[in-house]
Amino acid sequence: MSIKEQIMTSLKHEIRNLTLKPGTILSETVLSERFQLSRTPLRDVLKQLALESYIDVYPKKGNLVSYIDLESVEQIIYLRSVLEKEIIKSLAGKLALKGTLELKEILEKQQGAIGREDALEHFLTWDDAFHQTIFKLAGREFLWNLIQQSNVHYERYRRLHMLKQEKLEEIVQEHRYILDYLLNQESGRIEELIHHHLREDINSLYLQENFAEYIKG
Amino acid sequence: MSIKEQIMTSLKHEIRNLTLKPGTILSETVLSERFQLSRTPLRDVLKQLALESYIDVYPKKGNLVSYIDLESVEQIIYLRSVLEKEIIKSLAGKLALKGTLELKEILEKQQGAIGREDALEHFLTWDDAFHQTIFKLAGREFLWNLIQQSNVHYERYRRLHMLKQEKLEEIVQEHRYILDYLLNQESGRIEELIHHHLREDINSLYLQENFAEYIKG
DNA sequence: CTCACCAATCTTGTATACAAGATTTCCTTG
DNA sequence: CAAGGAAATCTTGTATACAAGATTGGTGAG
Repeated sequence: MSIKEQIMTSLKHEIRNLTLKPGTILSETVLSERFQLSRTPLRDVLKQLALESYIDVYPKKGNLVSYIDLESVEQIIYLRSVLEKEIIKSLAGKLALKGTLELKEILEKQQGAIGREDALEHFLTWDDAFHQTIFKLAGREFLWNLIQQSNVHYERYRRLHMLKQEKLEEIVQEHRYILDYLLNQESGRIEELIHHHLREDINSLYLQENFAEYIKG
Repeated sequence: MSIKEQIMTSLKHEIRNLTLKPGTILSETVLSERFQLSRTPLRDVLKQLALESYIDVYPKKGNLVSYIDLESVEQIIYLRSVLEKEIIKSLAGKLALKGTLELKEILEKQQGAIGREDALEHFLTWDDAFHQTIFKLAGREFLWNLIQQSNVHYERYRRLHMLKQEKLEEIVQEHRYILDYLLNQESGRIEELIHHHLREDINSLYLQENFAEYIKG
């Protein structure tokens, strides 16, 4: 992994987990001193961050970590909701043993993450793993990766929403329902389930009230 | 529009319409002479083209116009198929007069493009306009733009497939069916229709046999 | 004190020299 | 003649000086 990729991974991670708060200035010269690298390669990194809307570039003024765009969040949730509904239905009853075991193991690890220190970080990793594995098993990992390129806003939204522990239990339980459906096609309510699972309470005022300074105006 | 944006638009256009054939070398120095601009801003343009997979960058070797990736084509078609099916169903029977007129006008212009000189170019523009308008009317233009950022491969595939005139008539006819459904919800076969409309004959050997030199190996 | 204006100092944008790796060419050697 | 290797010449990658716009601070006039 090249030094540029390391820097990009590092910055992306810090922006996604809100260590770098929306509005933070990412000056090229400051970064070049921090990473002991000239401005040119750093500009490459910033260009990519801008294209994936991690940052907003204001020419001759500066680069700011982007504010969370709730419109983008809603659109991505809709996209995932429609797509995963279809993918899960197409996969139902056709799961091979290997895939089943893979999903069960992820579920256990996700459950195990709850309550431990640094819980949210691990929980979210396994949450992504669950959904990504479903895409993979359906031969649609390409689309998973496509969505990942545009999910900074969703990712940060999700983090702020999952600060309560009871939410985490609910999410794991919904994952269990999805796996059940994949194995037995029992639940007739799979569409509503997936809809609810991804949509969460996007329309609540929770974010606007508690994290207004992170939200795009 | 800045000079950089002009260059990028121009290069994107030439790659999409196959004026710049897959495998063509895009050297920074050659481009900098062609556009009378230094390498630095041109590298910005090439970086973006690379991120949208218009080109492949081989470090210290060169930049090549990417070969058509049929895997990417299939995945994008699946994505659009699933998404547009849902969007069209959600819009059926709820179309306002303004939207109806907009779609009808696009249909006429698309029909009118057939047979005239430079037909394919105009036809495809109105083809995109039809689908984009449907996304827009459903409040999902964000997702249309998202897909557009990853559709170089699909765009070129589509061009090679639409070289026959009878194909064009068929496409317009399918658009008429879609509009009918939006107005009357008559056809019960809307899902298969959209599926067929977008999928075309992706599994045919037409491309592999006639344009093997454009296809990713 | 307040407001206006100018200069100093930020920011990113551009041009260019140089570094380093890959390729090609051509000369040497067997 | 053929094959190997070194050097010239491509390529992109990096560092840095300079350009140009934006902001900020201070200073002087009213």
